Amino acid sequence: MSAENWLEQLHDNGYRVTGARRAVVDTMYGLTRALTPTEVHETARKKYRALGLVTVYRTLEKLEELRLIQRVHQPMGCQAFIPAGIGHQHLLLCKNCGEVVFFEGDDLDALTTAIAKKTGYKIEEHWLQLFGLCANCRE
Amino acid sequence: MSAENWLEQLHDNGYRVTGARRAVVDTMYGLTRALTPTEVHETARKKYRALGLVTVYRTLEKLEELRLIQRVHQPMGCQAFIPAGIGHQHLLLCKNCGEVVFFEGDDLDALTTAIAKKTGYKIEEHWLQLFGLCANCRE
DNA sequence: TACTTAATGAAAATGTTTTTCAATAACGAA
DNA sequence: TTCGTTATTGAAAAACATTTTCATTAAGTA
Ligand SMILES: [Mn+2]
Ligand SMILES: [Mn+2]
Ligand SMILES: [Zn+2]
Ligand SMILES: [Zn+2]
Repeated sequence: MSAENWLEQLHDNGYRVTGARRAVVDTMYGLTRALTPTEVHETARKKYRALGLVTVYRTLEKLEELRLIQRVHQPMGCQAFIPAGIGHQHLLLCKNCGEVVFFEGDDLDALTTAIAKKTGYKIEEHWLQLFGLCANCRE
Repeated sequence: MSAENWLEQLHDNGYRVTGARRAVVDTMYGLTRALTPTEVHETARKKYRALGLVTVYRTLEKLEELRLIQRVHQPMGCQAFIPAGIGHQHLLLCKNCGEVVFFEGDDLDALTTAIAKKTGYKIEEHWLQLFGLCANCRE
């Protein structure tokens, strides 16, 4: 997996590989901290000066559609994106520096079964997110 | 607990009880489905015609500050509000009709301990949200 | 190389939230 | 009850965020 592979995936899905898209992909690939569209624009413009914010929105949209990136929900806002986890994973975020770590292995079956029985709902999905301080930030 | 009690809490915290705030409180109190500021405005205006959207924003801000309402995060957007749960609770949402149910009793201690050890994070909070279909909406 | 057309950036449009401000009304003090 | 202070209000403007429009450009293919 590499930034080049993301571009291939764009290409394989009928999208053209342009300078603008390269800059956005290079910016997003490998990120461990979520960036908003504006932040992506600021960063990617260092690599491709003419880049328009509109193109950032359009490219993020396509990367999300291909499940290469995903939106991150936080108390402060829900517009930021990071590279997507593979399969069913959840996020752990550092409240101080914003670093994002994926984890898996949660087992919520017992819980969802119990809640389903109690409420009469058919439970289909869950969102689980942990917040804390990373090793660096917990002084 | 009643809408009147919410108004008392506003008053007890130094805020004045006005017609506009009554309309917003009456709209929010007892809701089982999250409403956006615009939806609150539309609904509350039936009770208080002159109500401005700005006042809705300002009142929701205060109700959130007093922890009488809380923001609901959903795939489609994160601007809607419902009456807040009491203490540590989580949400179960119907994907079809939007009905919201609180639940508690999740025990994530084993999980958070394991993740903390693995990642080196000090975990302080968690968000857990379930999505599904309510008894009415599952055909 | 040439052609087709997806992709682009600028500008305008749309939508949402915040700020400003003069008028109003809540409410404690008298 | 009346009065005075001042928090609250709605309208309008401003600030932001996102989407649409459109003429121009350039990616990919033949
Ligand atoms: Mn899970
Ligand atoms: Mn919990
Ligand atoms: Zn950190
Ligand atoms: Zn339902």
